[in-house]
Amino acid sequence: VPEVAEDPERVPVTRRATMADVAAHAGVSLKTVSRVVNREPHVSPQLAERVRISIAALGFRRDAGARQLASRTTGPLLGYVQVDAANPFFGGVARGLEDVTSPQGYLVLTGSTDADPVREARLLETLVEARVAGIVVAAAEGGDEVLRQELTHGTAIVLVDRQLPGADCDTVTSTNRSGTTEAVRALLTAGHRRVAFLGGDPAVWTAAERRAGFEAAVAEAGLAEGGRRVVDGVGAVALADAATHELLDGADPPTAILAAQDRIGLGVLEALRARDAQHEVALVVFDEIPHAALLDPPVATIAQDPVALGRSAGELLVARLRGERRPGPRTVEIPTRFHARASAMIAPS
Amino acid sequence: VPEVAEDPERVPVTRRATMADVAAHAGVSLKTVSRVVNREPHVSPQLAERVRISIAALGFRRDAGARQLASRTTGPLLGYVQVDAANPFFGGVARGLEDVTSPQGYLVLTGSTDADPVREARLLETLVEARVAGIVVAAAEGGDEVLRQELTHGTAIVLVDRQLPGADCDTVTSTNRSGTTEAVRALLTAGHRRVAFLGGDPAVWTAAERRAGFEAAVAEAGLAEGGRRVVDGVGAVALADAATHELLDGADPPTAILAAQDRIGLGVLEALRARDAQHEVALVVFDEIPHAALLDPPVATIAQDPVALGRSAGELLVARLRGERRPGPRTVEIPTRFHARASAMIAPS
DNA sequence: TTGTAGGCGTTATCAG
DNA sequence: CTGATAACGCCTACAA
Repeated sequence: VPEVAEDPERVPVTRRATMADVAAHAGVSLKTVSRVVNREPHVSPQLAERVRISIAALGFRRDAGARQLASRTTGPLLGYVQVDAANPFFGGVARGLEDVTSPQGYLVLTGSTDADPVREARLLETLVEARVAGIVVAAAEGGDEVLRQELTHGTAIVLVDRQLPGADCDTVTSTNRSGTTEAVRALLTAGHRRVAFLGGDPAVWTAAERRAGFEAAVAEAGLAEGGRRVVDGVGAVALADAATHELLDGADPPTAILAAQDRIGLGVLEALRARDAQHEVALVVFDEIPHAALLDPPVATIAQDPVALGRSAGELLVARLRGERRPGPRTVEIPTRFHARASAMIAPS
Repeated sequence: VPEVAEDPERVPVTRRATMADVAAHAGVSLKTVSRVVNREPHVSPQLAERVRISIAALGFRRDAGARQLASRTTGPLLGYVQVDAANPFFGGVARGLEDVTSPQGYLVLTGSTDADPVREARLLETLVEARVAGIVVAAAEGGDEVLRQELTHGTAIVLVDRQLPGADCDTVTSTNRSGTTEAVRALLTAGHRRVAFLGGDPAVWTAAERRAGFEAAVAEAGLAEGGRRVVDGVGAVALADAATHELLDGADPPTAILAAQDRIGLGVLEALRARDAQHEVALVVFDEIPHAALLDPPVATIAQDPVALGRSAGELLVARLRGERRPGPRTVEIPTRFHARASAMIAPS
């Protein structure tokens, strides 16, 4: 049973001029105004001009809601559900989405969920009530059930950076797995024999993928069991900081660390600087760290391309809305770029 | 004469269940369904339950457009016009705005203008047509005329990080001027006697304010004319890079540089590193630079608080919508925080 | 080229 | 407690 949305503070709308007002002002029929507003042909220039003057004088603005109601078409609205607008990753996705869809006249309704499934559900509901043409979801956490329900009721949804197993739903992700594998391979090639993986919550799909990519690389290289350390669930700066100290204080400390998120990377960096061990451990971070090359020490990164993710999602969504889509869900992987800042990869002799 | 918006790709809407459908399914009248959906009292529990079951079975979602049309109140929509969703500053503002307004049930319609007045105008028009309750504008460039027009037609608008002289319109900005003055004072106190200001386009209000703040500080300190360098219009990394080289190659090179934007700061940083002069020039950057303390060299910053800006704008907007506002425009200044990373301020002896 | 009638899905008003 | 009916602003059809 679906929840019913909370009622927002409903404010009386300030009276705006309607087509009827414009028609009266210009001394024409309502339909003529409609024709002018919608640039339909078959209006004499004189009438059109009179109407335009009245429109300007009255500050008339067509009501999108009424228009949509009457025409039985979707409005120019798309939805975008994200975890946090202040996070540059999600902002980049938003940007890519707008890049692709705004030339087609779409506007994007955006909301942040803070990774809270309840807020996500509320957001989705409001979006559906607003009769958006389609929704892009870049929220990492639960709420699969709600998504599945909307899907079955015909809402066009594209997922970004998240999977929804078994659903008929287009998906765009980064190459979490292969990108990580590639970076770890580079570390091994550079001579590292003791490599640690610091990951986030393995229940999150992207975290699991990155870890799997790490495992694959160390397995294919036949790295000795003791050379392979995996620490999960340290997806916060303080946790990663502590975990790093523990690793380096222990026996056989790793010579290289792969941090599976930017915040983990920052935590590792802090620990290294605190120990003055910046140049004893190679650090690779998944996720773009701004100005990674200017940091001390420089950090190697596995950079995602959020704008490309957003663009791809937008293209998929628009294609689907146009009915251009072939049946069956499509999955697009946007490649990550591995930036091996040379000095960040050096293995101790 | 206002422009009429482009028509987007209008897609036929997929048929959704209506209240009438639910009423038929549940064997009650339309009005009873309406009562249940809107949590109105005076419905017997049995009927309410039957209706709820039908709602779930049919996947009914109330149509916000029709609702708004009939009720003559604004919907739960707010507009947010920004320059670029991928820019963490604007993302932060969006975040603050959502923080304040979403507990009240509002959703934020967001669009990026890329600092293009035409896109800004189109965006505003679409927002007004969507009958948003109010709009927050954080777009730095022109388009004042369009804003004034919407204002006169009764649209509630709050400006962020931008002024609209003479308009009855609430405004939220950072302390661009006093924040800069404070930082330059600190440089002077640290012993610097030759300080340069690298600024962006002085036609932009924030850029002019920051420059004025610089001028005020050097004037009050009675800094010798030769010790005060101002270079405007270098609001891009490459330009700032070149300007820095030029300053340092000239006679009496500055011992401290104030970069009025993050991109200018990055350009200066690049130049300093290229010359291996990281520790010969103190660098202060207006705008948050991520991990400024971890950079080589560490950079002092005059940090804005975009989330606070957004929050303040949201509060102002909601208050205005509720009619709680006292007459006359209100202007709020959010303080910047000066982070004098110690090692970044040292003056040469 | 112009205008008229009807209906879209919801809420408000007023009867039962 | 429950239910008809008339708006709301606009668009699609169909006349004139």
